[in-house]
Amino acid sequence: MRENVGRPTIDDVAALAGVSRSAVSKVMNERGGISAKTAAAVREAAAKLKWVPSAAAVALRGARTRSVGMVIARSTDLLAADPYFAVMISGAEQVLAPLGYGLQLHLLGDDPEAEMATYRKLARERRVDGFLLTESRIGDPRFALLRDLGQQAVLIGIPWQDDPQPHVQSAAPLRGVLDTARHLLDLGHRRIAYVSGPDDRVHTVQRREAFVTALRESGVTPTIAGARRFDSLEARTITEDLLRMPDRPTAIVFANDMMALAGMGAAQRAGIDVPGSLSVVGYDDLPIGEWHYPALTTVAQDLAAIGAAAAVALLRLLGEERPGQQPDIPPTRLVIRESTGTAPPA
Amino acid sequence: MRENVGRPTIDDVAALAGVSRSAVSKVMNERGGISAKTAAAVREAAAKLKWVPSAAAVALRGARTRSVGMVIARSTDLLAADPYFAVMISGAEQVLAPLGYGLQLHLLGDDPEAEMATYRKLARERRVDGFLLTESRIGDPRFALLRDLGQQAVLIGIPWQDDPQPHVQSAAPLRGVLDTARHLLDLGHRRIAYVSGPDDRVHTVQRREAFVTALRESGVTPTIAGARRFDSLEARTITEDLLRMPDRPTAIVFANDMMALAGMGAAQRAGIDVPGSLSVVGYDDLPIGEWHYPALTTVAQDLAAIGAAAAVALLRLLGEERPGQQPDIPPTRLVIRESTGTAPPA
DNA sequence: GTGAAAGCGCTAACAT
DNA sequence: ATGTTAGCGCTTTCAC
Repeated sequence: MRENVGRPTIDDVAALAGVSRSAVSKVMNERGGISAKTAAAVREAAAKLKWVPSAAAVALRGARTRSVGMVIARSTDLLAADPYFAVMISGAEQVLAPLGYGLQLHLLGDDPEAEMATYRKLARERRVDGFLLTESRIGDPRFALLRDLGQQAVLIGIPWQDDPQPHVQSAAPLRGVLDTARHLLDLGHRRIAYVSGPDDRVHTVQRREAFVTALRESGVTPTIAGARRFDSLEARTITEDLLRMPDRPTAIVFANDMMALAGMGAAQRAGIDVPGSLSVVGYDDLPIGEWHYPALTTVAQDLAAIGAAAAVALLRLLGEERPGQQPDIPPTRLVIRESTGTAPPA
Repeated sequence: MRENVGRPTIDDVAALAGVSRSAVSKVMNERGGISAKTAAAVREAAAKLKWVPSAAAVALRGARTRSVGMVIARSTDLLAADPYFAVMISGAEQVLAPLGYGLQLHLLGDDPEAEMATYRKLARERRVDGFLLTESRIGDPRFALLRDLGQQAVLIGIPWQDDPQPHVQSAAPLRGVLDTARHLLDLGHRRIAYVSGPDDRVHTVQRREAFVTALRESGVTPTIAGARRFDSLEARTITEDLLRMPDRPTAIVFANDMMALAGMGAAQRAGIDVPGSLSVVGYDDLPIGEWHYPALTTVAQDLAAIGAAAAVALLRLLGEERPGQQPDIPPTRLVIRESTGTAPPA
């Protein structure tokens, strides 16, 4: 019962305005049926008292917490490596905050059990109205769980196997990789390697397949190397292996920028010139890529727009009337910088 | 009134266990005074129904939301550049989650007004029990605001002007920069530049002063360049300017890794060899620094430990009895890698 | 157009 | 040791 000092309740406002509780409630929730004069008095009283409805009381009464949950299960080092989420979240925030919604964030280690338990707990405690889901997985268990829990959720990405899970994604999710293939081909590369991320991610598989297909149409078969994690150490090891091959690739495409940068570092350390002897492409367009020397050619996706779009979609599901326009998410696009160049003469 | 289907209340549990509401409450909150037999029955009933107390009801009743707030006011591009916060948050989460606490995160743009408004709103709505504060600022307005609002808060960093604001910090916050000065001196560097962050941060000023003092003791006066923001573009521009000086520095120390990497890129692009002709030092020890070529010499601080310590301290303030030991935060430490080397002959 | 009254699910003081 | 009861602050019928 700490600090209840000074905190006004709806009754204080009603008293000050000389009206009843329900009048205050109606005014503040814009439910009409109140004379302009009374409404003005109420608003003035509320402002004077700096009264804001208690979230707990509202939630208890109406089963709406105005809070959405997001649980991210990634090891700390992967989190440290990649500013991916922060941008997405800040995009979502732009939509949530104006409507009075908050974001309950849980950053777990890479522990599927704990992850599921967290969803369950948040739902059972009724701490949130719905969830934002990221990193669509093959055989994703979250959709079923959340349906079970009666929770609304919007996935950022492509649901596995056409699951009806509501989701948002870029207007042209594969354009970036397709353009990458084209770009490399145009530069004369024929021995191309693709270092893909963990195979349990839907986008990993889709991008790799799109890339392979695109090359195959030009009669080129890329070397595929799969990392078990989105991991810089693995990127380095794989790159070293690739560069030791007899017919080593003249271009390597990585699943994300961090891996690309690690791979590029490995190549440079081995005395291989980028892009002179080896071209490197990333994915995500992290700011660091632009400042690196040589600057990284990569695929950009508008993470803030994706986060915002997901928030809007979720708010719609939650019955919010003014979540704003469902924003367009720009296509992914290849950003050509310095790390790709003409294939070295055979 | 959505989805109330299936959600059991405390009364359902009481009924199933054949006891009263209060008995259930006492058992679940371990408040004693209940026979072992009854307690067992209650627990079983709760488990069977998968009952978890409604957060809203608990909050309304007891004024404890079991939720802590964190508001971060940074522009999106700075967020994108720097995985700093994610690690700190995941450290805090390790402490919060086991005690049933959640984290309400707000990622705002760099807008002081909006930032203050967010604190106010969160406090007035009673959405959180307290706050975690980051990035201690000169003349920090948050301490007063939160005291005004009757909110508990723990600052991560050093409060401005010995404000009594509760805070946590590394065991030896300046050891890293001191060791950096020593390291550079040992390598024979005498023309040293220090690219500092925005001057409104307490740590920026402290680190710079510690660095300058340490060098001065050896009769060396560093060139100071101040960036207005923690910004890669500025880092690059400043580096270019520095390298154009008649007696250009042989070593540059940056306020953080992202700036250091950007600066190193600028130097390399200008054809300057690192570390042959220029040594570079960062701060933070982001993973990328390790994979970069040359790998970045930098100061490491254990962000996860800092986040965890802050969470423990806050939980203490909130009267939690078992927030765990107040963890030690390891000293900051210099990690010497490839980007620093012997000063080139004069 | 406005007010009175009934809870939402829980905890804690008070009875028994 | 256990049960009864009175709210926490709000929204929402339902009377007036």
